[in-house]
Amino acid sequence: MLTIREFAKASGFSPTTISLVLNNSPAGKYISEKTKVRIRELAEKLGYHPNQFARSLRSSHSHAVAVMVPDISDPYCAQILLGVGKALYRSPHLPVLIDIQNSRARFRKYVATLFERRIEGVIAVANSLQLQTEMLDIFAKNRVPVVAIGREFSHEWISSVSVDNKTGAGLAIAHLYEHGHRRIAFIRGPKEVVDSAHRWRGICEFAREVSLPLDSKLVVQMEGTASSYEGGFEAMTQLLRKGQRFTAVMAFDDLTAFGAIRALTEAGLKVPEQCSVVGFDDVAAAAYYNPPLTTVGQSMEELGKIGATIFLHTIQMQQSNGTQVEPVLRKVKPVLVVRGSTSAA
Amino acid sequence: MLTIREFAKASGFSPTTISLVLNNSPAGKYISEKTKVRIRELAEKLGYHPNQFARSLRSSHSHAVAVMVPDISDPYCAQILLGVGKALYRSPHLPVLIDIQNSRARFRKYVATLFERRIEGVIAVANSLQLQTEMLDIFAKNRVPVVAIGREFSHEWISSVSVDNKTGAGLAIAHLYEHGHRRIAFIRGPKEVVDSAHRWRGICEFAREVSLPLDSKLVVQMEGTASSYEGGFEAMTQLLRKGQRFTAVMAFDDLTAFGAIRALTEAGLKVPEQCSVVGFDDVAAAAYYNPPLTTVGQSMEELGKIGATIFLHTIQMQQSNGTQVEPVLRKVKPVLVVRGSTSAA
DNA sequence: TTGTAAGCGTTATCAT
DNA sequence: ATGATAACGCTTACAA
Repeated sequence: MLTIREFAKASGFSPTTISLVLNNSPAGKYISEKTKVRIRELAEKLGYHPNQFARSLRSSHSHAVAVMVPDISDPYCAQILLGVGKALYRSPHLPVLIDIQNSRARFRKYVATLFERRIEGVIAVANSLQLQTEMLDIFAKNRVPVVAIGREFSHEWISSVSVDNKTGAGLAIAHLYEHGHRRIAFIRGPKEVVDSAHRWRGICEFAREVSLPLDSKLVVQMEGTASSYEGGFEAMTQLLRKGQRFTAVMAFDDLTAFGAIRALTEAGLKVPEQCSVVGFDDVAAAAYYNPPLTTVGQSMEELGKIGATIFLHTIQMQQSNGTQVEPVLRKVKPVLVVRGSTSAA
Repeated sequence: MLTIREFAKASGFSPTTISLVLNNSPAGKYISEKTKVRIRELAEKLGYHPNQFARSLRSSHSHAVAVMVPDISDPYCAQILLGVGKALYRSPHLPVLIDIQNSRARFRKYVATLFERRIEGVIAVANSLQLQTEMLDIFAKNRVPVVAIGREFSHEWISSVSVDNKTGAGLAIAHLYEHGHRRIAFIRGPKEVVDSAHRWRGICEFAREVSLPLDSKLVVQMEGTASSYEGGFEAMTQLLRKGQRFTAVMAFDDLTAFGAIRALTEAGLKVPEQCSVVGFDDVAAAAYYNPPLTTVGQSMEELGKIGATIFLHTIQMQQSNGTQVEPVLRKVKPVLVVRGSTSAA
């Protein structure tokens, strides 16, 4: 690997000139255009790549951002990563993916790694409760800006972007109501997942508005700490066993909805003809399901983009003003995506 | 952020001692255990994190590996990343996720970034043809070890891990055959995807062995450059329109199978009662599908783990021997995963 | 325009 | 067990 001095020797220019040109330094404004072009050409041709370690050491800028996810194989996270990546792409910042694998131990190990690498910010997917607020404190305390994605935070230092769960749940139930459904069953999310409560509130509010009675016999509470296909299957099986009549189901999220549809199908009930089903999230598989799932989309990609943008703003403020920046709190509007799993009652 | 000298002042030990202890240097063997413990305690307490840039500059070890994927939001990639992450976790290497987004421009930009960051290796998910062999050459030429995952390579410098597509396809068709299916339809993958040909060869070989005639009227070739849900849907619609009888379908992969099942369902045919369907890959959604999909699993996580392990071996060899290392070529045995989408003819 | 030299934080070598 | 010092490659102020 070429050093700037070797490159200087080989090209006949001085290290100073090379550095000025390659960094577009203001001090280099009197260097002739010809020289600049020549230097860039030669750098390309000889394969000179300035050593980032030396650069960072000198400038104390790492241009690295940690992007932290509870589980990389979760499509919800993947979509967010996509958005974060796109937003960061045009910036000088390199995302460092940190996959916590829902493990405290991993998190702790990575904290050290990140400080050693002088990370300039943390963008954390925080939908899972595994990632406690206190865990992110350590970054905020060290003046590393933190943006949480997917959980409604209110924290002295931490910014956040999340979907408006209440409105989303409202959209879903309104859709069913408008299609004539009156006996609607609900599969509530696990208590440990913050979104559950917000979504339930949206449902209650809509029900009150249109004076739709919520029959507690049609409500099932999922157990466990995470939503899942199996959970949805179980919940629906339970509902069917009770023998209650209903023409539609609102599942906590898409995976739950998949499980529910599967249970309905096995029981010989056709979706949507005999029972409509709505999900939440709009994971990629929702569009491919059999039948394609009507759901509330929260554009994870958008969440990611917004999160990254907040980070970029924050870091820019911090570096120009030098002041601690107020955290930003954003809520994204959800969108109803109508597909084949719902029909008129 | 504390420097080693500040930490030395604050702790009363010398920078030398601190460095020796924190790095477990052999030269530090005569330092008392008590001192060692004390220094580690204080480092923790005062939050001393050695600056990696300085360290890397000095040692010319970045401990960074590029993990390159064509598209982070593809679950196939996500599963591989999971495996890579797990294997790398216990090593000193930090994965740097590079999401190419199927774009040449992005690839080129990242190449520069990676050289600047003195990446020590590249682990690339290469199932998509977007990632050409020649593109990876630039790393290999600069003595950066490259491991390709998901494509059978034979290259002078590049190692690779991939599933044995031929055997996999053989497993799938054998499963159908053993369940009494004789009129089997095939949805062949796009010509641009390398796997397609290998899988087809497995099918032909099995058919020859058991003297099963392959009726060309039951074979559809997918168009386009990638497999997809829509492609499967189209292909199946085409098959049905021809009016040919068949009791089972082998789809190119899981997404294709989902599309095919959807088309069958819409045509009023029950899966698996009236038509069995087999996929390939075993993406996460396969287990959740309606009905759950019988498929050939290729454990992407395993592929990732193996890929990362090959990298770790290679880099270790390279650093101890200093010699160029022979590339490793590994094929992973696929596994038949029987679920609900297939039954006896 | 270019050369010189200091300094970023760490580690390694020597001498103490 | 420690202190002094050089070196890793780059940027930048200053001098030429």
